Amino acid sequence: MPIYQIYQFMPEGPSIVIAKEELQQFIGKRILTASGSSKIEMNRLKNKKIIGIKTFGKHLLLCFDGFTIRIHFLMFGKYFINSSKPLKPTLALTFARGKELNFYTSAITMIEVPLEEVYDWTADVMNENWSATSAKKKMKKMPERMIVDILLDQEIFAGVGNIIKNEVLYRTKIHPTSLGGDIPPKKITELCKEVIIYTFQFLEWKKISQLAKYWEVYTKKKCKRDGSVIKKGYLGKGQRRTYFCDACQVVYA
DNA sequence: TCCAATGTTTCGCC
DNA sequence: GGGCGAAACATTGG
Repeated sequence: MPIYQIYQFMPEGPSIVIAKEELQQFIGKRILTASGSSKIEMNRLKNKKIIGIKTFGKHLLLCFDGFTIRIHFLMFGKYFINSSKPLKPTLALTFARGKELNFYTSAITMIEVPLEEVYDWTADVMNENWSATSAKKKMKKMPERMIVDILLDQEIFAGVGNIIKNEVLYRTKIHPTSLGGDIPPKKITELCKEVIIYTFQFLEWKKISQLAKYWEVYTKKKCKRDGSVIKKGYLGKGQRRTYFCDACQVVYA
């Protein structure tokens, strides 16, 4: 077992699930001290025992008796287990026997109510309660939205980030400028399926540090299907970086 | 040195 | 008060 464990990652849903798995060793452990730049009430954490760790989309949830700490890694967040770095942690927790857990560049909030009141688990693409039916229902209410914005909507596809968005659209041959309401229901069903398939593949590839190796369109220059130039644009309301092939991805209109 | 990037929240303006 | 967009947060590599 390594003494130091350092984790940096791409903070889309699968990476949060990996974090949860790596942090299992802290379940049942009591916090000795809590500090950091986060505005949460640190005293509240002292002597409290972590009773569980959950995830919702891109949220990592440290559960205590009566409240939960929500950690969001934003764009550059990272966590160090039993190690630290020369930066001010957002949240630093210490435990018995010199164990520690440090979070950097994260948005941290306290949830004071039961999680079921905050989270719609049918929206979390990595949760066992994920429901494509539920996602489709939500999509129907906003047919004018571009599919790129829908996929990044955390109330519909919690956990999906920009990489997953790009890869899933390419794999299902849906052009990113298509509007949700113009895409045929069967194609939407296929898209929902592919989101789950790719997200879990992302998880496995990420675990063996081979995620980028399997990108088919994200940051690519040439379409692997027909050799066309992969275009890059900042699409949708979100204006997020999007890679696509005009030749093989169908514009539904 | 500057810019862009796997993301979200907050603030100010109309 | 809603909608919108800019700014803020902060790190790292190209």
